[in-house]
Amino acid sequence: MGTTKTDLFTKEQNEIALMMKAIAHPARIAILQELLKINACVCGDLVNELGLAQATISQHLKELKSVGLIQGTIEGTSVCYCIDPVVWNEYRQVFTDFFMVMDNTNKCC
Amino acid sequence: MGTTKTDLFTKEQNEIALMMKAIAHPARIAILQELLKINACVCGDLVNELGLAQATISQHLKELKSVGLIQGTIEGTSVCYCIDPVVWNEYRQVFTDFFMVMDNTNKCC
DNA sequence: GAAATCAATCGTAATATTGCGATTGATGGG
DNA sequence: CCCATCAATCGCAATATTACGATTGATTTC
Repeated sequence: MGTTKTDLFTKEQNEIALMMKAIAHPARIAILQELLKINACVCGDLVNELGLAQATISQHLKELKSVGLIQGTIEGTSVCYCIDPVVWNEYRQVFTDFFMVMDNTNKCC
Repeated sequence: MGTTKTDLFTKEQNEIALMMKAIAHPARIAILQELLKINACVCGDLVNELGLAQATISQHLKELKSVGLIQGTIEGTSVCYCIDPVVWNEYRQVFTDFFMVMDNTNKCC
């Protein structure tokens, strides 16, 4: 118990869920927005910006990196993070498709 | 510990996170897709369709209802669930805005 | 009214997530 | 080489999520 029963659902359903989950945290949204704004970032800046501990932010960055949304390259002592535009656009497409299905005229109850 | 520190983030960031979280589960995605497809549904059908226990599906329906994405009206012994098109379109707009910010030409690292 | 049916709720167990202090590993400057 | 700095990782605690059996409450049917 306690684990999501992924075998009951389609590959697409599981993938969309994972994509949503990757972004479904205010800290990760803040990180993404920050990266979008200044178009490049080192982790230290994010620690100062967000107010969370360094270990916590590093963990959120790891999650975003694991789904490919961001990438980090070592830049001297610090690490430069930025959004991967290809993956970002894939996400946009998937989300757009998901919400586009709606035929909003019919409302049965 | 263990709790998300919502006070560190903007109202918008927390709201987007909650919206994503509401959908970030394959069962809830399956429910939404099913509701979109047949445009109306009773809970029993979903139990047969998804393979999860009745209590579990009822719980997922409750979560979707709590964010306003679906609404249920009592129809005899069963309950008729359907998507609220207004909230659905709000979600679409928020998600579209979130992903639209990208200026995908620049990639720093 | 009794039995049947459907969905919500309760209680509980298992697992996942969030957050942080402390440590580690790598790099640059002196 | 030694020290400072930055980010990743480890280990832990607190909380949240997921799932289900059992029960409850409402409604329909007989």
